[in-house]
Amino acid sequence: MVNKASDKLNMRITLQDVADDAGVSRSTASLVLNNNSRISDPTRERVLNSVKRLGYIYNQKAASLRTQRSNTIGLIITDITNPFYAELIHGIEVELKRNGYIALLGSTADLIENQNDLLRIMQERSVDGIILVPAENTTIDAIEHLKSDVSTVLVSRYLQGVQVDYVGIDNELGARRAMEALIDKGHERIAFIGGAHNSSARQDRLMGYTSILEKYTLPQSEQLIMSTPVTRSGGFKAVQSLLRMENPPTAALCYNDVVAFGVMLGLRQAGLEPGHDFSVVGFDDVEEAALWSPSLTTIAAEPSKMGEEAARLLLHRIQNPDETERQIIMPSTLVLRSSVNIRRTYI
Amino acid sequence: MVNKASDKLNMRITLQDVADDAGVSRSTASLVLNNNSRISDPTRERVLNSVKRLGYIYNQKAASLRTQRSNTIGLIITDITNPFYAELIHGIEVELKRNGYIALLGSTADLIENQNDLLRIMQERSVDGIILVPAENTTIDAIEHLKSDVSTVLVSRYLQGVQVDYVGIDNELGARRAMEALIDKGHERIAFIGGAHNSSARQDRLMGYTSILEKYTLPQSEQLIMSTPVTRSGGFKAVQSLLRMENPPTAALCYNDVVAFGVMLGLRQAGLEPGHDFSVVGFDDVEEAALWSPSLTTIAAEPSKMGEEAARLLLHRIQNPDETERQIIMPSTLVLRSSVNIRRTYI
DNA sequence: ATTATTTAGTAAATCGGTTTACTAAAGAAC
DNA sequence: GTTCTTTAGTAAACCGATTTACTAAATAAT
Repeated sequence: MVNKASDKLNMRITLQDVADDAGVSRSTASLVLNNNSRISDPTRERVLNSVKRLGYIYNQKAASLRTQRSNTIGLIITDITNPFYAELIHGIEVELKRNGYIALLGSTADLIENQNDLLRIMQERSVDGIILVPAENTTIDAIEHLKSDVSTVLVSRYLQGVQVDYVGIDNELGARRAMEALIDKGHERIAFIGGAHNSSARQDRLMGYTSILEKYTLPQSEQLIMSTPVTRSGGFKAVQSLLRMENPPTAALCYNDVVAFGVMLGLRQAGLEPGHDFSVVGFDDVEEAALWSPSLTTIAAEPSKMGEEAARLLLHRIQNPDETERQIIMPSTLVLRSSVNIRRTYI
Repeated sequence: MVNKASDKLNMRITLQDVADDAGVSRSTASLVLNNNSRISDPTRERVLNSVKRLGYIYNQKAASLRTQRSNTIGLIITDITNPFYAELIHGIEVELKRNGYIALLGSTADLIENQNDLLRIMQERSVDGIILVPAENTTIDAIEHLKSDVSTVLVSRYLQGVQVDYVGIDNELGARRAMEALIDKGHERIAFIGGAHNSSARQDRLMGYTSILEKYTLPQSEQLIMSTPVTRSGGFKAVQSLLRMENPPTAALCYNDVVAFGVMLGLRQAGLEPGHDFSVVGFDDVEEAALWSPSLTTIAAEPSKMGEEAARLLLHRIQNPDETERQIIMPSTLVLRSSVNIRRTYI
């Protein structure tokens, strides 16, 4: 008597078993599964019956060894507990499912070593394509090299100087809109809080921030620009240190919603009421943003739609490897809620 | 000149190429990669050099066709945008990574058809094991059948009457603790809000709810027990309908945190202040729970730890197919925060 | 010096599908 | 009635690794 483990292995019904059962050759059985018109209806019927009767499970691995396609893609993000990415993944999944694909998932924690590991692991598993939110310090070379090996789509963060498919929003425009809203309410000392140093998303948002300050000749200062981990506690600590300045800001544009949530908590901890004493704007409009109290003013990125778009783009790329790369920039609209209000003096 | 697509395929370096380059047989090259001691150090060196020089990428698929192991597992949850699952996935990923595994991800939206599709897709890709949050209406038979094909661990929801590995919390005890806390503050009419009808987690929580009502001989009513989608808007609508009762409750035990967030929003929409006019308790203690205003009283499930535990259990099961199944019940502790307060009359 | 054992490496079968080139039989064309 | 097509199906090579059984050379044992 063999053990349970090998039971499981030995039990697996192969296409040969199906063919034998149906009284045809393995080739015929394979052609049936692939809906090849060369097989007559009665034979087809017989094979399909055997498939059902024996409980045959298709072996995608064996097939893809030959066909060089796995109907599996790799999905690499930085942090799944960030709701922006959770919603992004959801959108990607929906679109993949429509097309019979499924994703291998990995998070990098924004560390390049993890990203390299994941890229290797996924390529070893012959994914047909990769959707990547590039970790901080990802090099142009790395992306060039990657996309020469496997179809690749970047999401949310871009790398200047590479021709590669990309889906994102207009970060600079979004930031400008957010800033105009704050200035409209009378704010003049406005901080920029959060984000990993070298991400394109942050740089673009920062550029929008700066350009509006210049446009209105408002005070600029290195001290008003803070780089933090992209977490609630990152925002929490940053705003508290800002409040200790001699001449603190009255409003903040945050790198994203998660950081903004942290900022609002930090304000309250410091005895200030967000939206009343201090205005806050986020970025992304994750589901939760509308639900906070005060509800968060933010730039809507529609992460779920972005995901669908990215998946669509990748599947298209897999089908058409030779087309020129496309950059899809989705609109970044301001959603004005109660975390932004008329400036008051609180000191 | 071939096109780019076939370039990508033709370019892939095989172990044979490596062997040729190193002047050894394919078998030797393979043995080197698997750290077999039969190969001498100089030869090993030569092979590894060729691997690096040619940029060889191991073909896990070809290997696993032979070895019957893929170092890949399937991970099926109901909804990734629920932070409980996002944190659970994070924990799973961490533990998998430690052991050189990676996960195929799929969400069911709690629909059995989706679950069946995903299970098939994952088995076709020969995952070594599956971590499953069973969708509503999953049958005992389905699980029995599944675990006879592939190592399986259930998380968060259990199915009565199947011997299968499981990681979860003590839902009934947690619910009892939550109820005691509410009663301690003087609440007598307490609702139970949310959750899919047939999930074991809900039934156990409900049992704890009922048993405490009985213990204190407090009013029980079908109308106080509501089943909703596990979403914010599910909780939002449910509490509003409860408030329209002639004799509405003054507190609610919610199926989980996400539903509780919806309930708090619904209260505010109805002009009531959660924690002040109406007490709310959640379940899970997702990161966000501490950050709400009012902060949410909840039963801590430590989703990330649960994930690690589940992954550990699955990997153990894969190694030891014949051991008896284990059920890991993690402690469910009450985290008392400001959403629970002394009962007031608000009508 | 001869035999036994160990060491280092290889040839070939194998995993489970796909796909190309081929064939036998039936039908159409003349 | 012969030849030409078409139809329906099959044999066998192939994808890229692993692994077993084998061999030649080197070393140890007697």
